This record gives sequence, C-alpha cells and structure tokens, in this order.
Amino acid sequence: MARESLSKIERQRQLVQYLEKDPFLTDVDLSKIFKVSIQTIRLDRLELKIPELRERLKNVARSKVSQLKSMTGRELVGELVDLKVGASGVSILPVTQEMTLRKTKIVRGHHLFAQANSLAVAIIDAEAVVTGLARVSFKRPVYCGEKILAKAVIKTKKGNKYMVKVTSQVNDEIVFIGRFLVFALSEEVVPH
Amino acid sequence: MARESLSKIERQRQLVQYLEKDPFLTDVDLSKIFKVSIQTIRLDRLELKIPELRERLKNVARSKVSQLKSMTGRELVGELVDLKVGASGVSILPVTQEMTLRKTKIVRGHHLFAQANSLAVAIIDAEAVVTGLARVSFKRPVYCGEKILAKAVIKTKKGNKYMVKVTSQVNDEIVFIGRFLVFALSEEVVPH
DNA sequence: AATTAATTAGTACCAGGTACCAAGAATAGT
DNA sequence: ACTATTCTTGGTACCTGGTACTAATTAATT
Repeated sequence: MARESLSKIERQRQLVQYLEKDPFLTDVDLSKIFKVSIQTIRLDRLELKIPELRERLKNVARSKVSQLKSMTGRELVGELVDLKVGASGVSILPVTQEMTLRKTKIVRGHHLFAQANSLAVAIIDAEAVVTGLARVSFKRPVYCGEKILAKAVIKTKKGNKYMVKVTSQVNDEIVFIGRFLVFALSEEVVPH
Repeated sequence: MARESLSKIERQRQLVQYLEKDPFLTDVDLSKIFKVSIQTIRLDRLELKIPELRERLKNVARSKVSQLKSMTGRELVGELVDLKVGASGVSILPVTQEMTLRKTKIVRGHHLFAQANSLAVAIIDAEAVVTGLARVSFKRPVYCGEKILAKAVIKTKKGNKYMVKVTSQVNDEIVFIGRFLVFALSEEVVPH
C-alpha cells in the first residue's frame, strides 16, 4: 500500500499492472494505492485509454467467456475448420498470451495437447468418446501470435478403439505430433 | 420483442430465462421486452432475488476468471501441496463442472494432462522448461466433484533432459499415468 | 361493492463514473 | 531567480443503472 511519491510514468506503468491483475479496482481504490487524488487516476486512465471499471468488467465478462470457449469449451479446443466424421478433421488454434509461459513466451504444452486431443475425439462418430492412451511429441516451441493448425486422421479402428494421429503445424512447420488411442463408449457408462 | 400481456408468473419465468442467456440486459431493456414499467421489472427481480446488472457482471467476470485460472493459469494447473525442487512434487486439482463433457460428466483428458505436465515442469530446477515427449495413459474416467492428486518424480536426468513420471489418483485409485521427457532450456532461447 | 393483488409513478439517494474548468504545486528551462 | 510548462488537485454538472421507499392507480377476485 505505502508508496513514496512516484513519477507520473512510473505510477502509470504500475497502474496498468495493477489493473491487469485486478480489473475490479475502482478509481477510489487506485487513488488510495498510489496516494494521489481521484482526478489524477482518472487523468491517468484517460491518457492510458483504460476504460472505467464497469466497461472493464463487461470486457472481462465477455472476453473470458470467449477465452473459456477456446480452452475449456464444451466442444473443441480451437476452431473446427474441416470435419469428415469417422475419418479426419482440421482445427485452428490462435495462440494468445494467456497460453504462454511468461518468461519464455512459449506455449504451454497442454494447450497443444488439448487442441489435438479434443480434435481426435471430435472426429470419432460416436456419442461419447474418451482417450485411453496418448503419445505426444513437441517438435518445436510455439510462440504467442502464431496459429496452430491441427490435422487429425483415424489410422485404425478395432471395435470401439480408434487410433488417431494428430499433426499440428505452424506455417507448414510441424510443431507437434500425437497419437491418441481413443474409445467410443457404449451407451451406458453413466457417472456414479 | 412483442408480447401480449403475460401473467406475472409467466413473465417472471421468462425473465429468468432471458437473463440466463444474456446477463447484460438492463432493467430498461427488460421493461421494453416485456412492455411493463421499470418498477415492475425491479419488483420481479426483487422477488426472484436476481441481483442488478453490475452485480451480475461482476459475478460473470469473477467466475470466468477463476475458471480460467484453473486451466490457463500462469503457473500450475492445480494446487501445489508439496514440492522438492529437483526431485518430486504433488498437486491437487479439484474437478469442476467446466472440465467435464456435458453428456458423460467425464473429465476431458487434457485437464489431467495439463495438471501432470505442469507439475512435471514445475519440479525441474531451471528457469525455463519445456516438454519434448510424453506418453500418457488414462486409466479410468474421472468425474465432477472428485479431486485429482498428482505425484511427480524425476526418474532420470541426462544433461538438460529429465524423465519425469507423474501418477494421478483419485482416492488411492490410479486414474492417470504419464511419462514426460522435459528439457531445461539454456538461458537464451528468446522468442523471435 | 369492497377487498386484495399487481402495476405504475414519483422521490430521494447511491456508486462509479465522464467532461469540463480553474487553481495550486512541482519541475524544468533559461 | 524567474518564468514556462507540466502535473496534480478541487470542484461542479451530469450520466447510468441501480436501491429503497411511498403513494396512487389499475385489474382481478370474491
């Protein structure tokens, strides 16, 4: 809380950080944090083009909903661009900052896995599908701003078991290869 | 938009539905939709215990933020409960509804993967770590409400390569086993 | 017709702002 | 040291989207 009088630029720099990690802060909160008047905070926001609390909350509410879709969405991680049910599928996942490690800017592996896994599951022509085994290989790091194109193909089918191979690339460069053994569940595998 | 004068209960029933699919509606919006006065809408919300717009937005924003944290959080997926850097680690991930497939209530595989992978990376004593290869096996479905306990152990180390084995269980029952080959990155693998 | 329920109108008040103006304090330029 | 400029603060009027309350009006019931 305590803070010796900062320069304007330093205060504004910190203000951005504060709001990034907590967009719920009001101008009053901020004025207390930085020990300046409300007007100063408002001038800062004006200069930095940071919208007011309510606008921020609207944005958070809206954007997080869409981000959620990309990660934990009910259906697919990424956007489906092609699908031949029972055969193959293609999805695209644009890399946002939230997916990367702060230090290295490298996409965390589980995002690639999630895109591939959900695509592998999506191309199976069955009501419910789960993954049993997977062997995945991360060929090169993927960075913020890149778009990951994942292609999935069913390689073999034995009963309710499918082998799906997923290849993900960025600009024709392979970044990820995964082989997923997935199972189509029989009707009644009901939760306990 | 147009709507013949509804009974109170019917209006309130529909009001709930409207707000469920669009929490961004103001009382004014609603009063226009139902062609009643603002006061009526407010009485309705009062009776139905529906909070005002701003509260609703706060709730949406907060819940989405926390959901995001569980999946795309900067650090670990799950909560770290034990860590011996360079040796082993344990994390717990409570399963929420968002992680499950709607139909089957089974946790989507990439959440287990994410927990395990991020834990495998976390126990390595290095600034930046990436996953190169992984072999994972999903032993049994995990359901909403369960808590996944993941244990990671470094099995071997060769130069900057580590083999990490992660075992995840729910109530002493193994649900997931993964072997991760991870790399500690040399200082300067800077993004382009 | 009288009673009750539902609706509407109106007022005072609040948080968290925008937009603007003017005055004072701090800093830099010369 | 004095001035010019930038920064900061104070104050006002106004806005949205409400709460909380009172009173009047309208509709439905018995």
